[in-house]
Amino acid sequence: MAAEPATADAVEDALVDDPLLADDRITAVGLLFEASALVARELEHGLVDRAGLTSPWWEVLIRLGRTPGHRLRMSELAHAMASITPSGLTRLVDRMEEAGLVERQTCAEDRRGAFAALTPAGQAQLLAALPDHLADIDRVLVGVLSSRDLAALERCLRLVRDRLQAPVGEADAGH
Amino acid sequence: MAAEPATADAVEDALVDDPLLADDRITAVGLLFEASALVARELEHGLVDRAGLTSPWWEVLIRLGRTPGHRLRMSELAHAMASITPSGLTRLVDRMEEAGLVERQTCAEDRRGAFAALTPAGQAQLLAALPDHLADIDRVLVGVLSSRDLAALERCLRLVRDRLQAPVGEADAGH
DNA sequence: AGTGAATAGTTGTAAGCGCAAGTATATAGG
DNA sequence: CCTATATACTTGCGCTTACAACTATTCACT
Repeated sequence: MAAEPATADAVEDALVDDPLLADDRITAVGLLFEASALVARELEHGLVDRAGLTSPWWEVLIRLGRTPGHRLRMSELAHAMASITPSGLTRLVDRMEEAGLVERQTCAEDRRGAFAALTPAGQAQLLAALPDHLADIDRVLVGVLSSRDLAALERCLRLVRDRLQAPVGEADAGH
Repeated sequence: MAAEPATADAVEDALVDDPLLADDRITAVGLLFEASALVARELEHGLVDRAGLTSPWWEVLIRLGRTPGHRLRMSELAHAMASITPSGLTRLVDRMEEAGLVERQTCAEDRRGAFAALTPAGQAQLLAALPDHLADIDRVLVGVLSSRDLAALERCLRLVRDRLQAPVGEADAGH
């Protein structure tokens, strides 16, 4: 590849005229990412300031809190959290365990596995931070839309998620 | 706060019954984050595998490519990119400059400032990666929805974004 | 039972990011 | 003109993350 920057004027014009750069699809993903990032930033600031909890910590607390028994296999938790890998989850649970919010429990049926379980302290943190967090969600997302719009948004997002989240054991042309 | 983990059974029941944990608002943000993260992961893998470009690199290329003149002030770029801070942008542009995809240009009107500008190599990378990327967007987002649903989704996301993105110089109760 | 492949989870290593503090320039007020 | 404050960007530092390689256990097949 030629590495020398030459006069760029000719190329610039070609670029501006390229119809692909104006494609609506770019706008569509851009909107999804921007809205998500802005909401995430807003909510995280609230959680950090009021409860000292970052987004990943909060997501672990919420997912365990909403699960009967308040515990999940590490692999289930890792799969459910789209924004982290198994490796990242190991250290995340390390830190949360050190902070006393969750604990690891051995799995009797599969001795390779481990559960992450909410501790009483973790449950207390979760319940303490929840009301203000819900109010924030209202302020930045739910309250911005009519209930009809919100329902439509959720339906669309669910379609997208389900397309990408559950490609396990599904139809796969060949075999 | 008592730090000793006791038998957690009593607390667990209280938690399960807490109506706040079942609140629909949690589901709503959860869907937004999951859909966004899954789409982001999918698109990033495509970009990395085919073009060696990570998401932040791609976003810089796209934003510069879609700007007349193919350059933006560092501060404008940082503000537009919801998922990075000015500090992060400095190093991101450092690396992209080292890779030859962008270059810094001094700003005549404000000598504190700097432009980030696309190089010919950056423009070439952008155009080379674009067709496959658009196809990926189709596969994971646009093609999943009817055109009516897509329009509704975009409208909702725009409402959310505009609420959070432009709180500059707007109404602010007191003064 | 016994061997090979798959799965659950963890760890070494390196890269990327944000916060807070620093430097340089611009702007406002006396 | 001169000082004080604000803005644009960068840098020191520590934390978090992903990728790839590793260990332990289970499953499939003979």
